[in-house]
Amino acid sequence: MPSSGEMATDRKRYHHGDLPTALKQAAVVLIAQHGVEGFSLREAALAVGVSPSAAYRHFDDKAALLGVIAQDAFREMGQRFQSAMASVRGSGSRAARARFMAQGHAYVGFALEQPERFAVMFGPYGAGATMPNSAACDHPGLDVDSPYASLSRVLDELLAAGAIDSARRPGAELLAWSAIHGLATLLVSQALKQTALPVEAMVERVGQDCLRALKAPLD
Amino acid sequence: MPSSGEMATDRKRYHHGDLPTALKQAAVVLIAQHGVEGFSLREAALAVGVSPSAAYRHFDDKAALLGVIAQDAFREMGQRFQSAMASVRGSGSRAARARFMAQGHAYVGFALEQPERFAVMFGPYGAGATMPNSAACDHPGLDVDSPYASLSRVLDELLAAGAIDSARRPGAELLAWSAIHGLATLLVSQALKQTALPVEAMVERVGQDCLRALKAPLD
DNA sequence: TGTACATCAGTGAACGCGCGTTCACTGATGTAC
DNA sequence: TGTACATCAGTGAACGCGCGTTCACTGATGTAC
Repeated sequence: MPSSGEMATDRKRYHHGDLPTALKQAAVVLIAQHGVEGFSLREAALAVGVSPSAAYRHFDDKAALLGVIAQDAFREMGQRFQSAMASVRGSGSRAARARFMAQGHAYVGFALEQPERFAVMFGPYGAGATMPNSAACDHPGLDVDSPYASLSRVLDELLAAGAIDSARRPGAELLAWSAIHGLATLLVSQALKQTALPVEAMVERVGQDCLRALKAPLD
Repeated sequence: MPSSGEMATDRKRYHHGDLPTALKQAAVVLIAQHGVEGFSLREAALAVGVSPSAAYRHFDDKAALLGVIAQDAFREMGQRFQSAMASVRGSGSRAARARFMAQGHAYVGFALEQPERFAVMFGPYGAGATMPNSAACDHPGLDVDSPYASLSRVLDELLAAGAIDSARRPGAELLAWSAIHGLATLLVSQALKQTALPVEAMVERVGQDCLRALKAPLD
């Protein structure tokens, strides 16, 4: 009995319910399969069970969809950072260092679990192009929920706890972000084979090295 | 007078002379214009003035061309590393540190001067996929001309000169490569705006921080 | 030095394909009275 | 509670396009004798 529209969820209806979200999810899956290069709006629409033109009710074009995916990924990264930090209780040098490391693990973890979204974040549709609050080092009105803001906060905490040198605090984000981002991208691109060392050990090593560099007083 | 084939260079001939090289060069230009995603074999062939099918005499398919471009880029990066090192004379701690920094500047310089080739190196057709001598940390028969080998050499030199701690030497490549690669990719993707600080200053900072981390004795 | 022939490196037409996007349309939904 | 109508969110056909790749072909080159 295919008549009457009683089922409000999942069932095919003329009005989809939340097409934008469905399209984004389908896009992520497809990008995981064929890469960002091979991704097409049509395929995403097909996967959702909707005609290709329906997507244009919700997104200006293909680039807009990818831009939104990048934004979502940044938002989720920010959330992961915050819960990573929240997972370490206490204060003081030891706790601050643990929180810093937790961020590093969250960053690399996200990149390896969802390489496709991570790629979009920093691809042509991501950071430079679409990010409203790009993490420029000197951006004043930076979103407080961004990963970059979380990083800044933990560095402040490290400074307050005496875990890093005060002369090194300004611009300390540069080293930390570069090092952990580099590790993440090298792992994702498989330039660094994971066989050499467990990923966690790599993050641990790089993170601790950053802390060490920031602790040493200026020459 | 379009007859007779006297001109041996540049002139259009039935046999091109060095089509593979010409195709690679055209590809790099086109990738710079439309990105790796937008690159097509046909367009490259057209740019060179040859029919699309001619490319298949020299490359198995599109992926093979991109793979060779990645290999070439790795080779050039290796050469840049070597001349960067050669440009610093003398020995001892000061010289070793300068050579290390010269590598960092060479790496970021290459990435920013030729972002398209840099992207191909670490893209889907690059490192993981096609690299014959990928820079895996534990790869024994690593090409001595690779950038990774140069990095290892300068780290050995730093150790010999007492500029880094002997306990930190094993795996020191991980920090150095991650940090400088991260800086390079963040700059290329424009996630780090260059306006904040001159690029050279960023490289200087990150490089010196790496040295500092590797110099400090284990806790 | 000249000719026969194998091989190399091109041509150009054609294949089937999926793409992004547009357009006029229509079914479903919600609001005003 | 019921009807008229505006608006929203889809449909589906069509557009023009450039793509990777194949195929039978032919012009140019070099080698053996």
